[in-house]
Amino acid sequence: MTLAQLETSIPEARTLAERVFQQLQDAIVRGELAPGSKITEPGLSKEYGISRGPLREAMRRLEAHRLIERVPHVGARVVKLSMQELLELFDVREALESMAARLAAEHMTAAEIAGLRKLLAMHERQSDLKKGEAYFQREGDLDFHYRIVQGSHNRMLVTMLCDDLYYLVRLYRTQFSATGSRPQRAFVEHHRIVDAIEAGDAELSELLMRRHVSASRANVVDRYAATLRQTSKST
Amino acid sequence: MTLAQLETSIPEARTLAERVFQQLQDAIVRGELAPGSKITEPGLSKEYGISRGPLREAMRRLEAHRLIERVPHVGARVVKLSMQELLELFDVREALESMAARLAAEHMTAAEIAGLRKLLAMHERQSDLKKGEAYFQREGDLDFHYRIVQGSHNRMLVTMLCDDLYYLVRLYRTQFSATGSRPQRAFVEHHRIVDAIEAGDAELSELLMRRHVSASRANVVDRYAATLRQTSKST
DNA sequence: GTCATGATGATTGTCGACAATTATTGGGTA
DNA sequence: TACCCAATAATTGTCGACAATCATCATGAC
Repeated sequence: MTLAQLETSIPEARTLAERVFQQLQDAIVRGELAPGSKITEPGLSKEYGISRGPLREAMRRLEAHRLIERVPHVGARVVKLSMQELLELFDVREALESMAARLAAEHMTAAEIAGLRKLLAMHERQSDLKKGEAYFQREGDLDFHYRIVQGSHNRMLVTMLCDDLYYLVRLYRTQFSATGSRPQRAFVEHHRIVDAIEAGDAELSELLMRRHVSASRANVVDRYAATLRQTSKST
Repeated sequence: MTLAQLETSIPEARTLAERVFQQLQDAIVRGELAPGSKITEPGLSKEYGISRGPLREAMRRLEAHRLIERVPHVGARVVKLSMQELLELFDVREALESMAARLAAEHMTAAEIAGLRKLLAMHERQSDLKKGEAYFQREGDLDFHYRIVQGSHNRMLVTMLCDDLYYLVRLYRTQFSATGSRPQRAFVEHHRIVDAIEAGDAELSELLMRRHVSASRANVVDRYAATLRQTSKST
């Protein structure tokens, strides 16, 4: 089951507020609602054809997921991630995902591990077919992490990472138009992590995942520094 | 500044929804609203003298903080922590707080460290005065952890731990009527952690905090096992 | 020319009422 | 007696309107 299937298979769209919440979440993550842009209740209310009641509840949920920022009596804006906040996000991911990998090594079932292997194989086929095609690799990368977290069998961890943080991760990718690089090395690291999980080596799984996220963070820092050098040259 | 002062110094009670949210949060954490009990909108609406609109938004926030559980078209209940969920909470805390300790060792200011030392001294004085007095020790313990997290200077981490998880921790303490034991050892561990932070030793700080949370978890498991043995004997 | 001040417009916060869905209760049947 | 089904009651979801608050802009004083 892919990431998209996982999401659509949870159709908590039993109410208007839920539906518009998902629509808004999607619109923000895809960048259709510009980061930092102001969201007005009458505007969205008219656009989505619903009353302000359910809309406000949807916005409360978006606020809880850190996708919008609200100020009482003033209004709401789409979050605009700064580089500092992005690095903070990486620190949190490093802590939570390394714990997830450790727990996955202890609790993941044989079937789950087999599915993970199949996923990696699929990613590599895709990678061979279209080199440099970023989208599938990025979603695939998130898919991989998604499954490790689910493999932890820790519902609180799953909620925090899959329901909250991963939307922020995808949002960052659109806001910084990150061209998910270093794919080959990431693939190797993914394999090593699955190896450790399959061996039931909790400590190694944790260490490798920690390094994996940390390397990804370092990669982002490097690219950002390069961007800064370039812009300072051109001015 | 103590924990209580920290909380009251953030009077985000600019709106009715905010106010009733804080009141409900407090009522749940204190155990005034029985865990697992059903919350009905008309009931609370009448009790707090407000309309259902703001009340629903407050409930949305409570849901986001995992203090109540909602089912569409059915209703909401106060969360009832199971032992499994409590252990899951400890795993998450171990991951996040060890990361917080590491970052605190890197970013905490001299003034913050001095304040931490003063806090520890105060706790020990209180501990000498009234042995076994659980309340202050428990709130004091949370105070300590609170400051370490703030010392990380990672706003995302601060929000996750202080705004979300710590309310769950306090809720667990009321629901399980945990008599915060092992105070002496905890005090020693607190001192060792501050030592490591003051020395700027990030790795050691992380390791000690990890052990500290892990020991606390083990303590809970032991007490729970003891309770199980006792109940199985009496039946 | 700049800053303070008050009126205007728009947006957010709050409320009560109606519609949709679910839980409950009572009666009827096997 | 146990079970199923329909009618009723209660609760949740949604809506439109009014009040409170804030941003904007024009006016006037220094």
